[in-house]
Amino acid sequence: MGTKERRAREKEQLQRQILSAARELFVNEGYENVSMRKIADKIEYSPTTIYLYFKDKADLLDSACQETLLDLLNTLELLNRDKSDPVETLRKSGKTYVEFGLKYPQDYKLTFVVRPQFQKGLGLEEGTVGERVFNYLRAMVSECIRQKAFRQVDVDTAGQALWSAVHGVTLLLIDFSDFPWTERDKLIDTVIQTMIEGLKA
Amino acid sequence: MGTKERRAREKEQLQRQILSAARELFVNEGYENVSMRKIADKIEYSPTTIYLYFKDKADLLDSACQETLLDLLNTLELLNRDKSDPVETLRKSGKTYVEFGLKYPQDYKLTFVVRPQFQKGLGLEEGTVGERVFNYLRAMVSECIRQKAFRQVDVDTAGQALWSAVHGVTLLLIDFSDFPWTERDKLIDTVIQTMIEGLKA
DNA sequence: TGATATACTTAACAGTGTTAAGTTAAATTA
DNA sequence: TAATTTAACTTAACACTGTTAAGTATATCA
Repeated sequence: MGTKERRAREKEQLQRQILSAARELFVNEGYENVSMRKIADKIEYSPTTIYLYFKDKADLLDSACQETLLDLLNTLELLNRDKSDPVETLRKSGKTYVEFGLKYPQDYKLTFVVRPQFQKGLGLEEGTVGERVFNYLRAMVSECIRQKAFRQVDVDTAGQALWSAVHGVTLLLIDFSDFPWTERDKLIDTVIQTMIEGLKA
Repeated sequence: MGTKERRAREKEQLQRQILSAARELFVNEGYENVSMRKIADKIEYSPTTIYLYFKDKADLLDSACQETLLDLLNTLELLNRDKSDPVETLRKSGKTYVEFGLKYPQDYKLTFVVRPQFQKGLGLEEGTVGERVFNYLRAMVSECIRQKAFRQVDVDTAGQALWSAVHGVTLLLIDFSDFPWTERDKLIDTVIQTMIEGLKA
């Protein structure tokens, strides 16, 4: 009787295998330069098999980005947050966010730049991983205001502004890697620290 | 004797015609969705003719981005700068920068996100338009520090941090256009104002 | 064992960027 | 003016792309 379950398990495994191959190729060669045939070659199946597991190439990208967002969320939640110093926690989170983006630059661009282009409604809606990441940020800003470390600004606006700043520095460092930036960590710290200073009471 | 010059003029005109058609298509349909054949159709020449005027599709993109950067530089230089209030000038410039990006979102992404992917060394080197745009920013920050409106921060770091912030908010608003942002102008102003506050003495 | 459903593949379509070779017309030279 | 060279442009083709319809085995079930 277990045969049915075995088959289901095997299907799931193949789906994971496809996704993992696709993600690796996307990351190493860029979404545009990866063809369905390349992915198929890697997993040693025919190209059309992929369509039995994923709707199309964009769906494959979408699933890969989901994974990236989960990774990012995990990384952020691993931080030991000091309840008594929410500003420091926020600073550390910002730093971790940027470092995540720089450690997996292709993943980051796939998730935050390439994907929105291919699928207008990105995963920031209710229940998505993207929403959870954003809520994480919101909660921290909220705590800073509650403890009166920040002045009485609108939580959403402040959160979005902070996100803008870290997103911006991450992308600039990724995209213009040969630009004569000042020392990388100094720039990142300055961006985060300046935003925090600007929000302080 | 003028025939030679006439021919040269005609060539130049066709080159401009190709570029203008390409840019319009890039902007309206996205770089990836524009084929050489589509451009050729628009100008009523065969696709291969384009290759007599541009090396390849990336070269076409590159030329289009050059134009965008020039536009941006012009827009910035049209601002009437109040020498006695460099901070206000900086604020206005930031706002203008973001608004330019939002007015021509495809151009902006083409120039600052897509292009670097296709041509690693973007036009920020000496003599390029990109460098001039960045110098513009540098000069303003420098003036703020000189007049002691900003504290004694490193000019380059501060400039790059400011650029990060405006770049970030521009891209987020472009890419996640259906995200429930707080009022658009409020967000933009907050990003710029917060950075400026954070840099103040 | 024979029917059915599942998993996968083959072949094809319409499109892509790009190049080599071919064509036509204009400019130059004799 | 006639022959030759040069310039501008096109045709045809190559090797790719994402995707689909139809076909083929193989394993499961009655």
